[in-house]
Amino acid sequence: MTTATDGSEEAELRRHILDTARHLLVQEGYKALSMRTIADAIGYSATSIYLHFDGKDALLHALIHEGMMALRDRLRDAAAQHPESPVQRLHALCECFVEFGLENPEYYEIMFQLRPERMERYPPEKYRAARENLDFFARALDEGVDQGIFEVDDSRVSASAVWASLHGTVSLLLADRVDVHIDPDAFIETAIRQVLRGFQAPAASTS
Amino acid sequence: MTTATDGSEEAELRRHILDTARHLLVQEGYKALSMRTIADAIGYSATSIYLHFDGKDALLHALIHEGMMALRDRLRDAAAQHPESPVQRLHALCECFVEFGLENPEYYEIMFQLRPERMERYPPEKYRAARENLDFFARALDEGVDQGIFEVDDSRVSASAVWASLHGTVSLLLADRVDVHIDPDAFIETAIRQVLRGFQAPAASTS
Amino acid sequence: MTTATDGSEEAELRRHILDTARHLLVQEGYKALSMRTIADAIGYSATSIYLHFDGKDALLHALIHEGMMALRDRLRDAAAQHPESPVQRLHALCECFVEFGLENPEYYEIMFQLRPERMERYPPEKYRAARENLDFFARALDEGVDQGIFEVDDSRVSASAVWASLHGTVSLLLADRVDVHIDPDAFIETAIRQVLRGFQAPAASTS
Amino acid sequence: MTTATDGSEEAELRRHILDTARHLLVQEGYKALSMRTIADAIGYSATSIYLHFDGKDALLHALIHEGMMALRDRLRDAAAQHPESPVQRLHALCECFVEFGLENPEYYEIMFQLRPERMERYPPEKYRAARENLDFFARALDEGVDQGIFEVDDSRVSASAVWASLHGTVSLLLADRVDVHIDPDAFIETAIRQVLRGFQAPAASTS
DNA sequence: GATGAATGAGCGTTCATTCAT
DNA sequence: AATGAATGAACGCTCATTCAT
Repeated sequence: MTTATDGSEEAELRRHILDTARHLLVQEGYKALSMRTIADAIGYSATSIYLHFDGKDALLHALIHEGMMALRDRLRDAAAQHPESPVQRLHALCECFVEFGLENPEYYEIMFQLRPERMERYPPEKYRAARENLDFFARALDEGVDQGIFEVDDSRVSASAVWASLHGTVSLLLADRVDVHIDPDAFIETAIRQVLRGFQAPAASTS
Repeated sequence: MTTATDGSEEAELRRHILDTARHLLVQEGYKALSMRTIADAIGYSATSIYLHFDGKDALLHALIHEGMMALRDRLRDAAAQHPESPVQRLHALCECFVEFGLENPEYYEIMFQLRPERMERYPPEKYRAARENLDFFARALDEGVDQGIFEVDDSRVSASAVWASLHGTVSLLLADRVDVHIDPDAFIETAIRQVLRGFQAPAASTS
Repeated sequence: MTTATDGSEEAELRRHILDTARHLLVQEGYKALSMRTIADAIGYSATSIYLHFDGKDALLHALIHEGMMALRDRLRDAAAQHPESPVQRLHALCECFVEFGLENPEYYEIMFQLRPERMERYPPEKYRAARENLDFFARALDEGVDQGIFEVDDSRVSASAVWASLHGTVSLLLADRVDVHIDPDAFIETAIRQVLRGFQAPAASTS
Repeated sequence: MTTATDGSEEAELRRHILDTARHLLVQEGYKALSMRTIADAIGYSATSIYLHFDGKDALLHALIHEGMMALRDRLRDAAAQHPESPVQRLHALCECFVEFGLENPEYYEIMFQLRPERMERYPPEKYRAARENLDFFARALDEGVDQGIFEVDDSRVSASAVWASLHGTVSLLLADRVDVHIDPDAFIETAIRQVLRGFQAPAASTS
């Protein structure tokens, strides 16, 4: 209940709303996330939410932003643990991303799966956090290239491709779309391994 | 059991409904796909749909199933064009999947992105089509391994990983989550290339 | 209850809705006229109203249109009773208008007092009925001019001025804005008399 | 009783509220006049307004009262400029009234068009101002009768009729209910001219 | 004197679904 | 086989008002 570390009374309910919304989102699905359900869940009237957020969009934006920041913090930590080896760092970043997605499915859906039509007015400046997250991957690739370990055309494009692979991995797992006969951990490990191998500069030249 | 092949009049309207629903879905989007919309479009009353489908969910399931079959057909064609070279075949399969996703975004959404809670009663037997689709990739990998071109532990797990990469690629593109500065085609090409390179046996040369 | 003379079942509820809406309008005021209140009053669900009207605006438009037609019919009758004398006809038209307004305050408010901002999409073709109503007055004036009884510059402008006087008279009475010490009938009679005297060609020229 | 003339701080904010409310009313329209809007505009909390007014109704009553006083002042000025000629004075009064209405449309709405049920508790003593406004017209008529220029039965009834004509004129113009083909100025001029001609004693010459 | 927090009632509208016919 | 009539539940949101502080 008292998850908020910020002691100000005003911010407390705001936190409560955000936390509840996030939980409802993953437990009941996006369609079930209405101002009323949130209000009911926190035991306040629907009107009260409007004291803290301009509307449903603003609430979702706040959620997305929180998620982006949380992810950024974790990626930064992961990157910091392998300052020397781009390979190890990239590996850690991949694992970190997947872990984050699986541990925070509630964030994940609105962060990466919500169709833009439903969220048209997301303030572009907040996308900066998203871009920053991509940069962790791009930098690792760049350094790998510098050290002759990776072979990459455009590091930002390749970083996006890495991101796509990881996103697909998380996405399928969350949506329960992976064949039941496949062990999730093996699936994740394989996905990450292949991502890494996709960049390795071949020892032997191919042409 | 006799889902669609018998020529009875009953099946005819069922087809009509499905075709119309698919059209609406693709052209107007998932949100616009309501029973009333479909009914209006086919010129029948909304009630009539219930004579042929248990409800909206069942209709969606049927649509998903159709989509899976359509995708399967396309993948089969793509695979058939490269019976000898597993590498080229895998490449074609990847391109085929991405194309399918981008050409049928709304279709794609209900096939792979709809949260499971919205389709609780999706009959598991229908997942067979989905599994079959995965098999195209797995077989290509298996043959590549046989020919010493690919290096893979478990072909079904790896096929799932390939699928995850492709799904992530399509997903991010459809959700407009790829950085605007990145060219979509370069992004797709890079993603597919990395997938392929992820399997290459170190010593193998492709030409 | 069974005010409708049209026997079709479908039209019956439509009539019921219109009648109820009209009554609620005058008894509870425009602000109190919501889809829900109407629905409650007729004992149906709010949704049912949408089976007969596209929305609240369409409902109001129908009400306005009905009122315009009813007024037109009455004006036509009044005019027909004095085909020869423009003066008597004009007098009858004035009395008819005021009577209509006082007898149908429910129609009157939405017909003449609703601010356009609240009803932006009123189909212009329906204003034709309103214009036709004005024409009864304009024709009487024209004929009076022909017969040398009236002195008028532009008959349509003058007809509008007549209409304004009558509208003001009805309006103040309905809004209870006439001094309590003033007898309503005397007020009406005086208003109409002055309107008529305003057109009389002076027996002696004034310049 | 001590409504607005004492200089206490309490009265100052009351003034501020009224002025702001009037501004908002005139500029944004009646619908946009909410307690929150007013509060935001004055930089106080919405709650504060309740320290100075019993509620929104009371605030509206005060606004109406102010409007009546403002109109009275303008009518008084107009009357004062023609102390000798009742005809010219009546003419000036008419023009003044119409001008006031057209210049302050939203003001006009709450003063003369708000349905009584919305202002049940409007204190009757405040209607005095409204009655005073009528007296300007009645006095002009009385003097005209004394001078043999006007022919009038009951000057207060006739004044009410004049008022009705003017009110109708303003009303139709504000509600945009005058045929688009009719020039507003010609319409106003004609309306006023007819009002005046309605009183002229048959033999009287005006120049 | 002033406020922030909170609320209940209400708005127009959409939707999937049911049922008697 | 097909339908028109009807509905309950829900949606995001706004408003005037209250009350403890």
